[in-house]
Amino acid sequence: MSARKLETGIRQEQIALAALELVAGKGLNGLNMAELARQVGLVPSAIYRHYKNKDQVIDAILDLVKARLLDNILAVTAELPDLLDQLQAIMMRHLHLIHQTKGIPDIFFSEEVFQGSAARKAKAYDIIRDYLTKITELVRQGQQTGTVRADIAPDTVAIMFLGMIQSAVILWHLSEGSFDVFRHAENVWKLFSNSLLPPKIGENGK
Amino acid sequence: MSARKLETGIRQEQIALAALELVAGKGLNGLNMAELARQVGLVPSAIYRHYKNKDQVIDAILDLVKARLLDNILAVTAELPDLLDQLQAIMMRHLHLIHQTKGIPDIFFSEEVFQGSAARKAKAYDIIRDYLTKITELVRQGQQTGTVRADIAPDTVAIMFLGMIQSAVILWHLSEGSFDVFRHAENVWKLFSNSLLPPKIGENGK
DNA sequence: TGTACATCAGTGAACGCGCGTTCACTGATGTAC
DNA sequence: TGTACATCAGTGAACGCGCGTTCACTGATGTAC
Repeated sequence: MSARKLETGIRQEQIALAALELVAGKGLNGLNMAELARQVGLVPSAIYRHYKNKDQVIDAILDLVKARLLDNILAVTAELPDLLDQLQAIMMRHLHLIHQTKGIPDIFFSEEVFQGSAARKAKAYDIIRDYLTKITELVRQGQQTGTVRADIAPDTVAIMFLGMIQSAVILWHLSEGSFDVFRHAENVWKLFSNSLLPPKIGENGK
Repeated sequence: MSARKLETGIRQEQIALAALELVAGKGLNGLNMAELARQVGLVPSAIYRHYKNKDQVIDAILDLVKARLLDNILAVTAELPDLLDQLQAIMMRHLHLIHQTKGIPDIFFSEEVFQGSAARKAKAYDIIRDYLTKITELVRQGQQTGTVRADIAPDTVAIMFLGMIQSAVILWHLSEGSFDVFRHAENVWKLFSNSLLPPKIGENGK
């Protein structure tokens, strides 16, 4: 019983998607070529028609994750004008994305990425930098329009923003879901957004 | 050539310390029993005189990490009275600790922990919760003495605090050290500590 | 003080499993003529 | 419109390596008598 022949572009996407699913909860150690092949309805060796080796499958997953994260930002900025609304919406979308695609933190904090080759780490770092650059740019615009106080470094704000999301995700992940990430998001957003507001007139800056 | 006999308590500590060193940069995948034994001057099978299996070695590393993180907090609170000074000192010590013991993020974001068994994840979660509980308590005290604004949830502040450190560590780790974590710490501290200050008199709370 | 004995850390060879990867093959598909 | 051929996705058996773990053993050490 042979699987239907499909062109390599389609198979590559199927394989990457299946891999991202499989990684959820089990990590990359739990992703083996046999199971991955079964998931797509192929035999293990068939994977090698579409990817040179497991490393390239991992890279493909990273590309997938990158696209999803950045799409979030694009969708939000196209939709909302105000910077604070944008950041809040990005955070919520980001959390929902991870809630629904648990493989994302798993792949990011997998050993092949987090402790992988220099090239692999550089790839992950690039994704984060891309993300941060976009957030930084938004903050800068917010400063120009006066929504955000002008005396803070936009890139620092971006990293803080990412950290706020990351810590929530990590707690949620390690707690097996018992940590209420959305309730926390609400609280932490107040704290964070408040720290961005320009000082009121009459208040002493320092 | 036989290694000198040492009692199991001493060997356990030697092995855990060596394991924490070995894990640095390579992750738990890079930690194998053969290399670990060599590091301590033993033969692979000798490890099993002191630990039942690799899992128990990993648990021992986690215990080591937990102790170091919590010692930081204790040392700081014994030394400084003001809450904001305390938090800043804890952050700096935390960063220095990780700078000098790179294995800490490696073990925390290793697959055996981050995607490990429920028990393993629970253990890691407990360490973080312990840490957060202590920070939360400090913040609460700061609110009582009026150093920190009273209208924010102390546990949210604690998670934000941890997130600030985590994101810096992650960037530093993925960038292979090129991200200037200490310069970032200075900037982000201003932003964070500012958000904790009580509103000035005459300022509108909301 | 000396001897027999129990204890237990250290040894080295071997096992066995998981898993990524290779390779010669098959056969469906679309194209050239 | 029909036939020969090249292409290439899919197959299944086998390989080989890394590595955690077991086991029967040795021999140093401290204690009991």
